[in-house]
Amino acid sequence: MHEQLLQPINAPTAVKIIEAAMPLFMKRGYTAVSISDVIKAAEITKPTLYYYFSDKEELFVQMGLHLMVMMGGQLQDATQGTSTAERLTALARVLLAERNADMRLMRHEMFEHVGPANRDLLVRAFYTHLFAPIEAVMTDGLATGVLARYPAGILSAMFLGMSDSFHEFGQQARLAQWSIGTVGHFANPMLGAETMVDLFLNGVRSGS
Amino acid sequence: MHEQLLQPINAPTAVKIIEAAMPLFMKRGYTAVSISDVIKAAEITKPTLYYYFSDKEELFVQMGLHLMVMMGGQLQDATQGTSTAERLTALARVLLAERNADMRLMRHEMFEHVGPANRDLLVRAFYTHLFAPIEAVMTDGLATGVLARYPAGILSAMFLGMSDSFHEFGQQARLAQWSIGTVGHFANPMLGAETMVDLFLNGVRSGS
DNA sequence: GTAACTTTACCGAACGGTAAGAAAGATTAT
DNA sequence: ATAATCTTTCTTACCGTTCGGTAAAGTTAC
Repeated sequence: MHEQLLQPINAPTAVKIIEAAMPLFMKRGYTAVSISDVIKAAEITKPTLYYYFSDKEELFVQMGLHLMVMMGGQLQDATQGTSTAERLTALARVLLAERNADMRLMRHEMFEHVGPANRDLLVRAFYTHLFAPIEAVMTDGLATGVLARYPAGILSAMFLGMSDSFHEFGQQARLAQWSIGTVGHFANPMLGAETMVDLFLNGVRSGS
Repeated sequence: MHEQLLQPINAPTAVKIIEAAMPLFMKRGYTAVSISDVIKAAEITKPTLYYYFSDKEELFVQMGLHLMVMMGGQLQDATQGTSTAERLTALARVLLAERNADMRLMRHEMFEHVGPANRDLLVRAFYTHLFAPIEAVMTDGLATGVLARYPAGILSAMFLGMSDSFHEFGQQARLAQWSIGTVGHFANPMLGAETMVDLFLNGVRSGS
């Protein structure tokens, strides 16, 4: 049971379960998704799920690890650009991609509904796969003099946080609901990766 | 039942229930909090809760309205500053206050677990009490030439989003868990209201 | 045969919600 | 003044359903 946690899932049925569970957990959260929902989506039966995962929490943790490794690979690719601004834009594009999950919700759920041991696993994965690539770009940006004023760790946290916000406000489905005030009037492109990097680098003060 | 939705809660027991439910819902989310949890925290019994609220969703909605009116009052006060930067810092201080809720989670839960009619109520309250005061400061900042480059609605959404990020990363309890990489090394003050406004206005590019 | 995998059928506990009525103070009738 | 009535507020006891999880018996592939 426990050593299974540390090695990758290879059984095709287990992968099928994880990939069926991912959009559910990421949209509705941990408790709102029942095991029944997952087995319906994965088109299996309950004991099959419990053959591969010891309980609901382990399924969630494995799903989280799967997700972070996936996104981590994309982030790694995004650091290949030549300039810092280019790399940041590529990173932002990955973080804002529609199919990529809301990492803010993931962080909340893993701190709220996952036990200490598994939480530690997820936190480490978050750092290794998501945070570290971003931090590397920031460190390089500071070294080459493009960035300044804050240490790489803080810059990375800010960048990730901003991407969470842009990710949320950029979802059309939700923007449609938002159409009471001014927020509803703007279109998607203004909340894209370029805008985010622009805000990150230059701020919004007049004349910058 | 329905007209009760639009008028304020005045019965002391109902207020007690709402105030007991607020920290629970805001920490664990809608589905993870059971009615039993709420009645234990409020020190009442279940039918008493159902005497004041028709179902779990209405309790959540009333709690959300209560929360937004509270925070809205504080935001309104924060717009009294003289300069735009001062007003923004005061707004940020309200949004980052520890006792104030994670509005990001609130938004997620109200879109995910609340029916259309009640969702509309909450969205309107969000706009009226939280968004509008911020937008007013942005509009003024644009008019006086302090801000530029984006319309007030987008600036407000960006500002709110940034505050969500700072709010999350600024929570000590969670930062303690975060201590694997560089993120764990920085202390609270660097994620305060002043830093947030600095990033918002000036960005992080070298020489700004 | 046997090992890996998947099924039908079921469990106790917790869930959201309710029926029926007791306790309490205010209002009214005598 | 006091007994009876009424409305508001809150309780004990319970409902059907869904929850996460399991025992045990197939089914399939080597």
